[in-house]
Amino acid sequence: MRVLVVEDEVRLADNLAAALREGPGFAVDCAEDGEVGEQLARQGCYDLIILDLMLPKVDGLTVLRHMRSRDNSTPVLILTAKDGTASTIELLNAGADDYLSKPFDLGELIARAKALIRRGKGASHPVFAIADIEVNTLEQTVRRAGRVIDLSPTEYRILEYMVHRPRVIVSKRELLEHLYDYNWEHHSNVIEAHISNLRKKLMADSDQQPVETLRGRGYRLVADLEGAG
Amino acid sequence: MRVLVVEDEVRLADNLAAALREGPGFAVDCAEDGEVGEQLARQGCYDLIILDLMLPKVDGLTVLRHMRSRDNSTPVLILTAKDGTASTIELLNAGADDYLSKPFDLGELIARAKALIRRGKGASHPVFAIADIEVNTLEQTVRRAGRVIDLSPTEYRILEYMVHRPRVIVSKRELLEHLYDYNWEHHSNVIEAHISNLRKKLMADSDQQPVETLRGRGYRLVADLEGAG
DNA sequence: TGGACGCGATGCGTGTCCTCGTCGTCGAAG
DNA sequence: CTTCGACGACGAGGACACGCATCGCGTCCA
Repeated sequence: MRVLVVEDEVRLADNLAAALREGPGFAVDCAEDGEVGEQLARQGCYDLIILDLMLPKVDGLTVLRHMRSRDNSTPVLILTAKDGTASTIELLNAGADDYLSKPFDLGELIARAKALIRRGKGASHPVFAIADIEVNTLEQTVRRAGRVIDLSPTEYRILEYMVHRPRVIVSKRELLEHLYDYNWEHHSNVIEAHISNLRKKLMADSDQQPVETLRGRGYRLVADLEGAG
Repeated sequence: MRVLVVEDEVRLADNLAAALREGPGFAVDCAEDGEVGEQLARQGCYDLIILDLMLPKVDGLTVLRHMRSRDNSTPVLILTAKDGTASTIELLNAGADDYLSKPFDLGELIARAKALIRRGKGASHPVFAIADIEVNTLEQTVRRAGRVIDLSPTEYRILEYMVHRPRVIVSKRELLEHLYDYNWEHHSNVIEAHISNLRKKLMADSDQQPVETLRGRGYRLVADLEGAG
């Protein structure tokens, strides 16, 4: 999952970014003012935007309104100052999905971030099940036919992303965009390699391969596995 | 857990209810005035009541007093307006368990709500047990397989925090956040060091390590230890 | 004044990830 | 149907970052 943090207090932004990378394993980009934030947001490759209200150049509320007027429906979590000049109602009317006033609990933020991403993808439950595969996004565990499967962080992130988009073909490009932040320059077969490893682990004691390749288009999780193989 | 929200600002009540459902996964009922609130509260099926002071028909303080006079000991968290007409002392005397003045931090509310519920569940639940580890938060003692384990304050706090979040990956940052008031810039392996010591003590006369490392993500208490190691 | 505790630094071991190279396979065109 | 080109799979290896154990020092309290 890829997250944009728009926050001018560098210190806070860095901590936040680090926490989001470390815990849930998101790819995080940062913007220090509303202008840059808006530009980045416009790319539409984010699964969540965390937006401070008090920003240089363009304030958060304006950024949010602009986004919504351009039909950008990326979930937005607002960070408000303690003395909250903007009312809750104003925020929600502007199209905010959630808000948190500073100082906030990082764990709380992460929980909400995950919830918003889930909601944004049209899911409400933190446990996803496709065929006999079960992904628990709270525990970050994966089970196949009940057995726990141990995945590396990257493998897990790939699977988690795909599980959010059932029945949809996910291109390598899309995976790259959502798994890595914009500092990423290398172009290679990273995804293929990880998919390969992921497949191996998912096949450990099953006989059906749930990750389907669609040549030139991408990958897809197959929802309907044959009962008897 | 079932929570009653008595609040006449519908918008706020809805947000609150949504947050309580989404985050900690509570079942939430709402009442828009003191009268309905009191009726619902009387059913006694709630683990927590969140009560606004300024209410139509019957004000919050009265509702609270009525409840307590009927020996309803459900934990009550009071929401006070910023200009606070009611004093803290008055609230607590009336039997409030906690209070929060508007506008409040939703995360803060949730944290307090959880704490109240824990406390309300009361005397029976200050003891957490995961696998063969038992943490008594009242006595601040830790037992493993019945044997008391002597931990330093920091070690205890780490374990206590983790025990509150079973099966979930707790990142080092999260631990830092909760053990200290603020994060520091410089790289420090405090947590790693304490975890190391904690592990040693937990392993004193067992052979299973309950603290699991998830590289790059954090630590986790394993709930399922192998019976025979 | 001594001991316990917590913090910071260092060296080592290891898991994870990326890259490269080769082989296999799919698809389109003749 | 055959052939050719491009894409993808997958194994091996190296670089790197991460986590762990340990030690010494400062501090606080008994």
